[in-house]
Amino acid sequence: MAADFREAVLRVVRAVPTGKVTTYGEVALLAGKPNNARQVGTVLYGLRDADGDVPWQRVINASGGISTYKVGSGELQVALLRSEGVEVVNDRVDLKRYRWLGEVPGP
DNA sequence: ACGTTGACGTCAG
DNA sequence: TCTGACGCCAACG
Repeated sequence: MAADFREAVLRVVRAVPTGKVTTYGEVALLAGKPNNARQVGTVLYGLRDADGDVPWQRVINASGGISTYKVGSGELQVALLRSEGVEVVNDRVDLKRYRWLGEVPGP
């Protein structure tokens, strides 16, 4: 199989429902590589318009914080999350409440 | 080939 | 709660 990690990541992120969020670590886990949370970020960093159906804004770090401030799209991410009903207080999301416990989407 | 970088995570202080 | 150190591993120059 192509087993392309990138494809696996995109597939998982696309499965995150509106109004919910998940973490890089969770995505990495569901994508089959538990210790590649960092690479999840690398993949999402390279998203283009062609991948416009990927809700990357629903992916945050394990602390519920916005990691995208480092690449300049933090404000955008916060705006997108709020627009779909996710509360963002002090650049932080309450994981207890919005965390999505994902299931691996079948083929 | 190789050292550096980094949309991360966990642990110690 | 916050900071710094360390581990991880693919991408980059």
